[in-house]
Amino acid sequence: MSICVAKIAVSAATYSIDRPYDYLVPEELAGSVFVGSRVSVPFGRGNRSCEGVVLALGGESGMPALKCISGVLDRESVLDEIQVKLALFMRERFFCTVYDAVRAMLPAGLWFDEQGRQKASDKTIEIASLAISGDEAEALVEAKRLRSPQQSALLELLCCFGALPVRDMLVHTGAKRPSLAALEKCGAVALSRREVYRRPEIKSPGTLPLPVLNEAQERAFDGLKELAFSGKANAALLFGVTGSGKTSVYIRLIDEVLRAGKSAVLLVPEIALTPQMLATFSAHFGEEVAVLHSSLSVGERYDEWKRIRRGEARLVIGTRSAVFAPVRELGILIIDEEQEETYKSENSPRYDAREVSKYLCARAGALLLMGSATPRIESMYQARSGRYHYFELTERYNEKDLPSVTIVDMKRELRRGNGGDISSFLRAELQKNIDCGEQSILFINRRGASKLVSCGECGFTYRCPKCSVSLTYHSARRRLMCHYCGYSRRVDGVCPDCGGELKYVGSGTQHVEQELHEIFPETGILRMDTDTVTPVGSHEKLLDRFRDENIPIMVGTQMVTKGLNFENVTLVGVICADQSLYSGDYRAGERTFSLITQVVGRSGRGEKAGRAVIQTYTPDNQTIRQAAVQDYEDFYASEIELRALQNAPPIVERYTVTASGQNEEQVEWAIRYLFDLLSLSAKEIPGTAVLGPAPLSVVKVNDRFRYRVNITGKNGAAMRRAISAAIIECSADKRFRGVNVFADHDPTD
DNA sequence: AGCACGCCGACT
DNA sequence: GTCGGCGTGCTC
Repeated sequence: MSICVAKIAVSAATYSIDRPYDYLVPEELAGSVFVGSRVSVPFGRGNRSCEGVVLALGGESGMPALKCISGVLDRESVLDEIQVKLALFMRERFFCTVYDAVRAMLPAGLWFDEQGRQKASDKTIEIASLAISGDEAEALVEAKRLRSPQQSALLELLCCFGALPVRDMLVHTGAKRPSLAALEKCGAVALSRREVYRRPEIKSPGTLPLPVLNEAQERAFDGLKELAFSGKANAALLFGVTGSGKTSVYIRLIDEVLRAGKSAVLLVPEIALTPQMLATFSAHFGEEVAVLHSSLSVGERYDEWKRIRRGEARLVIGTRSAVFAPVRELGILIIDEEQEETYKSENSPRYDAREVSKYLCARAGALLLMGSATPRIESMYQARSGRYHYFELTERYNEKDLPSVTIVDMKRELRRGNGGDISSFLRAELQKNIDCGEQSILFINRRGASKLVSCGECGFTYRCPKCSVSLTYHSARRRLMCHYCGYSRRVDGVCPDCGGELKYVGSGTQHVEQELHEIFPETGILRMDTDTVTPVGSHEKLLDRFRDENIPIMVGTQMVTKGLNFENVTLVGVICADQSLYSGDYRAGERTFSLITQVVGRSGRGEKAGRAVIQTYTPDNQTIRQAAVQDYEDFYASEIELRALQNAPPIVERYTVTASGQNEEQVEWAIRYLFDLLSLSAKEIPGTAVLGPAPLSVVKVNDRFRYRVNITGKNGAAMRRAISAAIIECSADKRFRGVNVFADHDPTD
């Protein structure tokens, strides 16, 4: 047998030294090392043992002397060939190590603790089965009836079922363990263990027939189906106005793909907000559905991963990380609400599930389908330039009209002496709904809509000791909290500075709730914000209450905008539409348009027509006007012009390089150095600009100061090479010890 | 990052 | 002599 060389990505390598390392496969491991499986290898001068993943096998090595793989960690590979390539792609694209990418791809249960034990094990249950013939068993049931009734009962049960889980048998018969042991001892019963899956619960309304499509849906479905089965990789954008029935199209497409023996993945922004959707899919596809999201236990996640890998579940529904599900033969990957920012990871590896999806579909020859009522400008740009196929659903299902939208000028309201949050128009509309027993939802578009505590006399406010932000008060925990680092502390009785009285400045939602109580003292009001929904599951409970108790008004933040489908809601109000317009980054318009569209879409979902009221201090703002009449077309036209003017994506690509560290001066030096390095490289790449450096809007988090430069240009690959080189050079520089440097593709903040 | 190697000063 | 301080460079 010839000597075999393995190319391995090692866990101990940092970004600057991360490359495939060559190792010898020792003869005794020759049959048990596979591409995509994990091994342990010695690394570095001290031959520290670390984990590695095999990227390739066979071939030659240019190295004079190679070390040997010291052991295998998996019995079979845990990544398929496409995923191995994906890990390399992620290093290039997201500036992480290959092993960082691998870590993101595998479920936590597959990793090892300090003792080298795997964190989740295969769960098994004990099974008892009949070890003698049915006739013999029946005879034995009779023989034992008097002297050992428990044994007799157990045996009788097995006569009916052949084999059963031991636990169930004991519960059913009331028999105790020794009786079963006796049966085993006399050879009548055999005990064995069977693997079972820990599965998350899905509320399913039974089974459902395939949805019947209307003409527009049918057209989109036909076109998309053709793309899915063309044998080539394709990407498509499905623009579907709120309520146009995108989900029905998804279901029909998934059904086709599954029936062709392939797999499907459906990514959603957040599972907690889509229980209805989950129930629908489970009603259509039953056991084929696997669910992956962050609130599963380690064991559940691991078992869903196994079911997918074994081909037992072929439809994966999940959030961002579900894009790494080990599906066999991917046929279609759908990204629902593709504009949502949750598809981008905010910590390392800073991957974007949409980019990962694109790569996977291209490799697997699958169809990538992005669906949205308000697509990202980037996606529509790709569609317009012919790089994505394009389909649209422009009518609401059942030809229902969009809600009638009224824009209210809050400046005029102020001049007329109403300084509150509720305009007289909105007030009258709410009154109408209360009178006829219909429900209303009010949305507060306010950042930092949380409670602050400050001193009424000296103006003192509590600040986080580790971050440059104020602490916010959480009434559920009765403590002050920092959103960035999790620090919490109790509140003093009086101002710690001057002894003055402390004021609790209510959140935006509380304010509005208060005002509503004053206007409608008799009316039930439900408030939903981070302050009221801290415990897990309370979000759903509040929504159930809203529906079941027919509470007239619900007030809330972001979370009331997503996917709610209440038939009796006929009025929605946006308290102040302006807030999200001025966040300072180039996506503000897009976010506002999307937000207003989603809020408006919550109204009039049932039989009755819906209304929407948008309150604003800038009633002439173009984006607000476009959103009010749901004119995406017009919005896109003006926005793309603006992007060209600002030299912002999608006209150019944008990357950021961030330095962080405890010593602010040192971080400033490092970012300056990075700026110089990047500016120098940018000269070689036509059309590339380097901007900054500047502190992040929250400059200190967890005692680390953060500064950033922006790089924009058209040549993404060349820019990435320059960025990678700059990161490596800066982290090798002794002057910047303790400074962490990382790059990101077009981050949100 | 983490570890060995080496070159230098201080002390048994 | 030789112990240990940290600076330097490499990791298949």
